[in-house]
Amino acid sequence: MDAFYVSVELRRRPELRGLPVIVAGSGPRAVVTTASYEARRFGVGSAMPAARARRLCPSGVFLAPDFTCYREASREVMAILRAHVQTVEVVGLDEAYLELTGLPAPHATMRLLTREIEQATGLGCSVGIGPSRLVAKVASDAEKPRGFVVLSRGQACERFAPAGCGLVPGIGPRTAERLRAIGIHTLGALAAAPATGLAAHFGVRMAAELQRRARFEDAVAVSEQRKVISESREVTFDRDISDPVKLEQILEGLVRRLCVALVQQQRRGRTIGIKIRLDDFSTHTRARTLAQAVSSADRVGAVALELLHRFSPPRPVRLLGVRVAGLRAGDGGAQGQLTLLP
DNA sequence: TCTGGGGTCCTCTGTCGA
DNA sequence: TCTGTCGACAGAGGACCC
Repeated sequence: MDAFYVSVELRRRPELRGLPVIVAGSGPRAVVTTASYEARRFGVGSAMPAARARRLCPSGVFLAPDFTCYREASREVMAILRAHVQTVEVVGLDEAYLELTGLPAPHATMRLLTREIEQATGLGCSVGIGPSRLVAKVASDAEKPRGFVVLSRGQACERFAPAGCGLVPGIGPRTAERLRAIGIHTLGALAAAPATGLAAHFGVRMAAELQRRARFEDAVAVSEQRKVISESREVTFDRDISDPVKLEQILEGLVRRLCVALVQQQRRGRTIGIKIRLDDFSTHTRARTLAQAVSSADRVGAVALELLHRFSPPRPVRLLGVRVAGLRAGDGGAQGQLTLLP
């Protein structure tokens, strides 16, 4: 979907169409979730601190995120996809891979789908069609908004050879920087680099994976259902917190929120973890695996608090989180009962 | 002036039992 | 009985994605 959250907001606030609209949190440490294409012309982009976005685009209309509304819009769109295509792999609220193999007229089907989505929901999207998820993904991003790009693997290699390595999913800012440091600036250069030299810097496995991506080689099938293996709740404070009692109270609140969700879904997990980001932005995790899967707030909370005590933050804390991993469906029995901390 | 929330996956390291 | 090897698993950190 093109600028999805902003587009959903514009459905109910059409008077904002054509303006630089930015969906972002309101706190001092909020970041931009989505920016309209008008706002992007000011240099505003996703994950940018909202304060910086305000400086770059003082005339921008800032809206608070409404995820309940975005989830509903996402459901509408995904339902349309499923009505036309059997295998749909949903990735987040605004993206999906469709398996088109076997369809008599895949291009026409996708043209029809985009029209139907637009007519039914008022939301625009971009389509990339290719022999793999990797080609399709990069193709769909290539001509946003309202793009429709069809590429073979060879065409993708040729078209994106001059592009930076970070264009391809799986090569993020860190890896792109490391590549630049050894003189590899483009996907073409990465694809053509000697494997041994690359392996010396990245290890054999990672080097091979980087080159596979640069050559747009991808054999991963479109899968209908992604299995959730962990669930977490975390919060960044407006101001760093040093008071251990205050941190405990916040952790208990996070545990309650997480466990309410787990119990509702009748899921339990064996591994309980906490996440702490200190004022120097260093991030630390501590985890413990139990003999039995749990979901109740008293069991999860006891472990989480113990982990927090043991870590004993040496500096002020800016983020605190709790996570339950190794999830599996529960039986809704005694452990599934909701128990709240006092 | 800094840098969200909720996830997945990979690598490295240490431990433990076969 | 001792030693070395290997795989499984856990824990920690980090990169990446939407």
